Amino acid sequence: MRPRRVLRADAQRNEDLLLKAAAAAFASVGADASVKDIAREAGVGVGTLYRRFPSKELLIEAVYRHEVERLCEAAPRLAATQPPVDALRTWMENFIDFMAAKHGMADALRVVLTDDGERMQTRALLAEAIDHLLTPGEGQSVARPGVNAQDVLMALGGISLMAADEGQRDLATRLIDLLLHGIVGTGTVAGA
Amino acid sequence: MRPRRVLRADAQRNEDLLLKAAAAAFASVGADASVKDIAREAGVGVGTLYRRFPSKELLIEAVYRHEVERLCEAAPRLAATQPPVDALRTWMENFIDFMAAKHGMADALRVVLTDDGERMQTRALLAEAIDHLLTPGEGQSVARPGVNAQDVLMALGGISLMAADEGQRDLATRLIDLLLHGIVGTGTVAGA
DNA sequence: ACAGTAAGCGGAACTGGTTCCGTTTGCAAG
DNA sequence: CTTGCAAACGGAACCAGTTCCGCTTACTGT
Repeated sequence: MRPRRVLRADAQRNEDLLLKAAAAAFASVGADASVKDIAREAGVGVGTLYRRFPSKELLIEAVYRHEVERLCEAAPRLAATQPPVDALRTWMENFIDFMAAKHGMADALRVVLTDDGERMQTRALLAEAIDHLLTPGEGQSVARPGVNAQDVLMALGGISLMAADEGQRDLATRLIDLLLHGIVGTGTVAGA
Repeated sequence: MRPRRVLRADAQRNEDLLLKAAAAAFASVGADASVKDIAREAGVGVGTLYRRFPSKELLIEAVYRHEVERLCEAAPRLAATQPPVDALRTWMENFIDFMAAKHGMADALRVVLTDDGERMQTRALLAEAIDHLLTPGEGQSVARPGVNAQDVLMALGGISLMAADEGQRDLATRLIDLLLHGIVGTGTVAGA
């Protein structure tokens, strides 16, 4: 446990303003919204924005962290409701749909998954969710030996980079199917 | 067949100069080499560069097209030399190594694979190479039914976006293995 | 040779992300 | 309340890619 960061009052207020402004901007304009506009809308200089969020991708990540968390929380529920492989497929499809809905989110994800810095919480969260789906029961695993959640997450990240855009839902579905077969290995996948 | 483009003499000369300058720049500085420097080195304005190569990614693609072609030509040879699955794995690993060697090449590939424009030749070439590896014999296929070369290419593109950087060779290997299992489906993959 | 013209050219200007640094300010210790 | 100072701020400056447009030039038909 290293010392939890304590923000100065004004800093905290500005962070909130920035997140609100960014959320609004992304919702209306999409991820093309310029960093300068967001800062202006929040009544803050760009420098302030960058002190808090070292890159645009990390700002995007912060804005959508809640929704990603919700997505992750849904994993155990799915695992309890559906047969293991179906649960996994459903979750991955939800994930891709989410990435597709938020433009530019895929690039943010790449940073989060690639970066070795502080932002590993989100990555860990996602990996944990996937792990739940891979091993629904005690010691039971849907996955072939040697397949771990981190790698599946990376593969999913790759898919969202290639296929999380408007007219590519069907491609995404096929790539997820491919990945799914790669995970389980046996013939027990059952078509979509 | 629409009229083959015929470049004016000076335009052709400039294109050659640009490709040479770009190749030199990428080789020495990496893909971070600035477009302006390349143009200056070629003795040409940026406007000229952009008339020929509508984006930096497409310039990168053009510079490395030869090498990609060579990579694709190697596919039938591999298919003849090794057992089908090994050939496929080897080729994919060569591909990823290539992408990792040329910094910024992965992003260029994303454009090539995603774009619906003129630059489909390279994509078609790659898909064809993969197709050779997927179906080495007459009517015989390494792949499960429903798995096509285009999709495999996309998946490979995703992998290179996530794992074609310096210290990720092992991740790349694991992701390729995952993909490979997804392609063949049965247990006949045999570890790396 | 000459003129007309589409193709091509150059580089200033624009855009958007990121960095830098002189100034301001919240806060804690005296 | 004052003072000290690290934390935080703002926005000008910077740097890359990309666009725009007035000027130039290689080709074609006469």
